[in-house]
Amino acid sequence: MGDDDTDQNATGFNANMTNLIINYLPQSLTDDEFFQLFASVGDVTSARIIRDKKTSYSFGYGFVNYGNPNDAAQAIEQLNGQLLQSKTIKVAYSQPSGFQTKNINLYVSGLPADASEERLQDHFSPFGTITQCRVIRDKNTGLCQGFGFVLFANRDEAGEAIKGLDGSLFPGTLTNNISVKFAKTEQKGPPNSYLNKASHMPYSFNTLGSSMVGRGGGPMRGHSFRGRFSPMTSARGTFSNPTTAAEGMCQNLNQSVSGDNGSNGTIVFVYGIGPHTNEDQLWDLFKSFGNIMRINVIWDHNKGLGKGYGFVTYSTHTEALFAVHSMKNVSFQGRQLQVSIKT
DNA sequence: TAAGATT
Repeated sequence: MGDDDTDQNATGFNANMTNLIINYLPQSLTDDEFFQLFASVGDVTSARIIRDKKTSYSFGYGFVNYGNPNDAAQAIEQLNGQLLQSKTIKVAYSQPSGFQTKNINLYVSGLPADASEERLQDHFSPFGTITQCRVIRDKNTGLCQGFGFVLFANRDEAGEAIKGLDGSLFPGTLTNNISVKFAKTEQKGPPNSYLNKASHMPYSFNTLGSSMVGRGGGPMRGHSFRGRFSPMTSARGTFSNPTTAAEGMCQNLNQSVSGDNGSNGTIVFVYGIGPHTNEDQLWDLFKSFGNIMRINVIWDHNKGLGKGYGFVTYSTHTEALFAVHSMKNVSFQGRQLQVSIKT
């Protein structure tokens, strides 16, 4: 049924729901046959097979616009999957003409560990129509890793959101001043977008003005390694019970342990690890002080080297303090580590 | 030699 398509497109990808793209057209299909086929469903305002300008050779796809969204929905239901000569045609909603896919996707960092898509959306919605909101979470803990994405319907709204919200305080927090900028990498098309499926799309597609089309099959930038995340309880030396040891130390240091509710963890900033230390090594360095929830070595992806620092997130403030006091000024690979609670 | 992260 067309209900799925309707729902999918009701989220902002095709606001008027009257524009269709038809793929896998037979080479010999004439413009008139194309028009008649779709006119049999409803009132067609335009129908066009995309052809080579010089040779008129069909690229195998076309557009149909209806005056009424119900007709468009009906066309999808009736004609998608239709056998036409030797081809099974695909009928789906298209992006609106002039649909912008550049500079609509925002990268938001500085989010708290308990950030949610809903809070993110609430914060950004005054600036326009939000197509998609994502909070990136650690797959083990489910906690926000401190960043997320907000996909706007158009670039003007996205630009206004940057102006209005970069540096703003994330609601519900006292100290999370978020950073808002355009995402580095393009948001891929929506799920089931024809862009993901069409096998013989032209190299450019002026009616879309879309950067998603060109080089769609190009190589993805390789991800650098990701830190392991295995619940380890290993102990080094005499610290067979890190939590107890940490609490003992905290008492000695007259530090409060009242923050240990186990909810968000405490982040330790580690400087001086040099350009070659990876997350596994950082883990090994810091594993004996408590339960590590997350490890991150900051990487210069252009140089292929570490920036010399990283972050270790412990379950509790106590463990973090224990790590700080244990590792500060420790020498590692010829450098003196500088370790502190992240500010 | 100092505070990130890019679905």
